[in-house]
Amino acid sequence: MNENLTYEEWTQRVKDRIYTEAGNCPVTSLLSMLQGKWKFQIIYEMCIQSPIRFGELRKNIEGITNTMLTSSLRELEKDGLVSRIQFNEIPPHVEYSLTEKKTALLPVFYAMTKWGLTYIP
Amino acid sequence: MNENLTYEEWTQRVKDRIYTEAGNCPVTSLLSMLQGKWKFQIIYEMCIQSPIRFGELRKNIEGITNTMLTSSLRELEKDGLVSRIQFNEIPPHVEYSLTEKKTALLPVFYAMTKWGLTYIP
DNA sequence: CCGTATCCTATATGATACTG
DNA sequence: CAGTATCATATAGGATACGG
Repeated sequence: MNENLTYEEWTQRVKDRIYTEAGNCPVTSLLSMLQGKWKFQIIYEMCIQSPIRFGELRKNIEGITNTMLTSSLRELEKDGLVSRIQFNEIPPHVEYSLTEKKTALLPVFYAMTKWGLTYIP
Repeated sequence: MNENLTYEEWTQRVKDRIYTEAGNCPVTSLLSMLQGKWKFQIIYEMCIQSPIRFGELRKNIEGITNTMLTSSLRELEKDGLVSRIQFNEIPPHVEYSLTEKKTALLPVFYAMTKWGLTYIP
C-alpha cells in the first residue's frame, strides 16, 4: 500500500501529521543523509563514475581532505547509499559503488533539477 | 527546453558535468536551502497550515527557540520559499505563507517520501 | 594507496534577558 | 506578539603528521 501512495493520499497524510518529526518522516531522514558540505558532491561524482577509487574521488572533488572524504563515505555507507569493496593487494585498492538504494534515488534528484531549472535564478 | 528536460537527457548532462558544483548545480542549491536543523520542519508545518503566525510555529515545533525560528524563517524568506506579511496592529501580528516557488516543490517531497517508504527501514 | 590520529578553527545551535 | 541582543556551547569542518 505504501508503495502505491498517490500524491493526494500523501498530502492528506501530511495534514494528518502521519509523518511526525520524531524519526518517522522519510523526507527528514533522507535530507539528514545528504547533510554536510561534501555528501552530495560525492554522490554526484559516483553518478558519473561507479565504481570509483578513493584517490579518484579526492582528485575530482576540489578542496576535500582525507578526513572529510573518509568520514563522509563512512556515513553514506552506514546509510546504505554507498558500498565499499577492499582489494587486499599491494598497493592497497578500494572501490566505492552506488548501491541500488542510492540508484533508486536518481529520479528524486531529477525532480529536484527540474524544479531548480524553473525556480532558481 | 530546460523545462522539458527528459530523464535520459538529465542523466547525460550529469555525466557531461553540465552541472558543475560551483553554484551551477540545482540539486546542490536546493539542498543548501534545506540545510540546518529546523528548515524542513518549518516547511512541514506550513504544509499543514499556511498562512501561519510566528507564535503558532513556535508552539508546534517542539524545542525550537526564538533565535532559531527567526533565523530559519529569514533564510527561507531570502531563498523565496516563504513570504512574510506584517500587520501593524497592537498587539503585533505577522503571517508566514508558502510561496508558489515552495508549493512547486511539493512533488519533490512526495518523490522523496515514496523513496523513503521503500528504502528507509 | 588508503586511510587514521590529533589538534585546531569556524559555524551552527542554544539559553537568557529584554524591547518596539 | 514577535521578535533582537548577547553570550555560551556543541558540532562540523580543516590542517598536518603519520601508519598498515
